[in-house]
Amino acid sequence: MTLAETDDLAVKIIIYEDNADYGDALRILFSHEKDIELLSLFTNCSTVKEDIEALKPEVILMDIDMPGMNGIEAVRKIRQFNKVVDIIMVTIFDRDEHIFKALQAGATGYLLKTSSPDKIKESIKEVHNGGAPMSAGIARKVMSFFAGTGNTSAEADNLSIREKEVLGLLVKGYSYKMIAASLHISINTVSFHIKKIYEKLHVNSMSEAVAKAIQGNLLD
Amino acid sequence: MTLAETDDLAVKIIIYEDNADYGDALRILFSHEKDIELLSLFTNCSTVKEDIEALKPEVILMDIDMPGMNGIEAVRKIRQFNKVVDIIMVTIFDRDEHIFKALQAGATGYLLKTSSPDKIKESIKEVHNGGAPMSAGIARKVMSFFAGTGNTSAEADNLSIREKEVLGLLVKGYSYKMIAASLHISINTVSFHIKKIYEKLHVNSMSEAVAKAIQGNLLD
DNA sequence: TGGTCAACTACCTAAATTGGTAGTAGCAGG
DNA sequence: CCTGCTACTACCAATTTAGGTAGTTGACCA
Repeated sequence: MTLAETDDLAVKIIIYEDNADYGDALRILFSHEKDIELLSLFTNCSTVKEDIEALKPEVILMDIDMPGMNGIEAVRKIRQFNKVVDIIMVTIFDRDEHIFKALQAGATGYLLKTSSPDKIKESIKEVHNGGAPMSAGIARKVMSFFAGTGNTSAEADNLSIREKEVLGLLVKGYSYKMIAASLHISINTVSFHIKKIYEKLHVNSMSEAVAKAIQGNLLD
Repeated sequence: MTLAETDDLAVKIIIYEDNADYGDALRILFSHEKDIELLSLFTNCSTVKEDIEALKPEVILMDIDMPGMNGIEAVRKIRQFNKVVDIIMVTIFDRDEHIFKALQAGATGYLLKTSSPDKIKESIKEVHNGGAPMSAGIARKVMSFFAGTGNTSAEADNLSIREKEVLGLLVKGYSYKMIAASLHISINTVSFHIKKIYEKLHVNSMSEAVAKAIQGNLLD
């Protein structure tokens, strides 16, 4: 009974990993771990949908660099039919491009293959517990992404209340006429506000102003 | 000599925390930790610049909810003159708004006050080691931010090569005339391409198209 | 091989945007 | 109390954009 009980409590995982050596290492690692049950290990992603629907894993370890469908595409595909299974990316690269694409695709965690066996086991439990395990350097990159996202230009500060209001409507695709109606002012007045906005943002067309407003987080 | 040596190796930190009880708890926590040296604990942020320049801490624990200048504003102020010191936010709230504002301001980590003493000590070492410690739920929120950032609309896929090219120039603020010159085609042709783009994106003005292109990550 | 379709090219007119000009109200400093 | 400054309102002429129409080319398929 004790065995059955631990099986019930164990986190059920599957692995996608084309490298035989690393795959074997993981297999051995989890064979000694009563809290984690490795349901299956696949060397390619051609049957992800069938695999997941048949085995119903709670956590997936996904290698990024695989022949055929790579790990990021696989995540994208999985998310089309399953939003809840936790997916931890495992890779030898910490290239920014990979990281952000994987996260955008819907990955829940991101580990480097240099991670210790303990870190991997701990990460599986952590992700299953509502966390988002990341290797230290990865986490730092993710955080750095946010720094600088905010409005630093100080250009927004110079915009008056009314101007910010108008800019907000421009970004929403309103025309002069629609803005005039929305704010109960003449279209000529709208024109003037927009002119001042262009001056302050150093642009001279609606599209430039909109691009700058969005990219520079000029609105709240 | 042993004592001096550990002092050299210890991570030097300062704390901003207005709650006396929690502050005392931290003070006691670190007094028993040889790897961490608490240089000072402040109950408000009015003198952050002076504090940091005088004490030269390696890590700062910053409470978010403080009277006067709050923790997020304090981080923003610190980053104006110091880009390297690691700052870990500590708060009782896990409100999304706080999290993202703190990260944008330049925080390096984000812990909840419910974190165990061990987690706090570990986090200080982790951040000092190039990581970005976060409470589990926080990390998950940060990750979730990215999911959905990517282009899911599939609208971009329908754009032809030429149309993406034109849209890219629109986003850069080019006028029809400039695009025509840039692509060596007639302005009428540019007009046609843009018309098709509007159709495919379901918009009917330049600003809407630009907004959608940027917000929906339609370009690479 | 003829038909269909998507992509790219181009012109034209009506409507919208840009940039110049100007008046009024409110507020801070001398 | 007046001056200067900023925000907000408004009009008009010149330019630009939006939407309608159409010809050419190349790819795919029956």
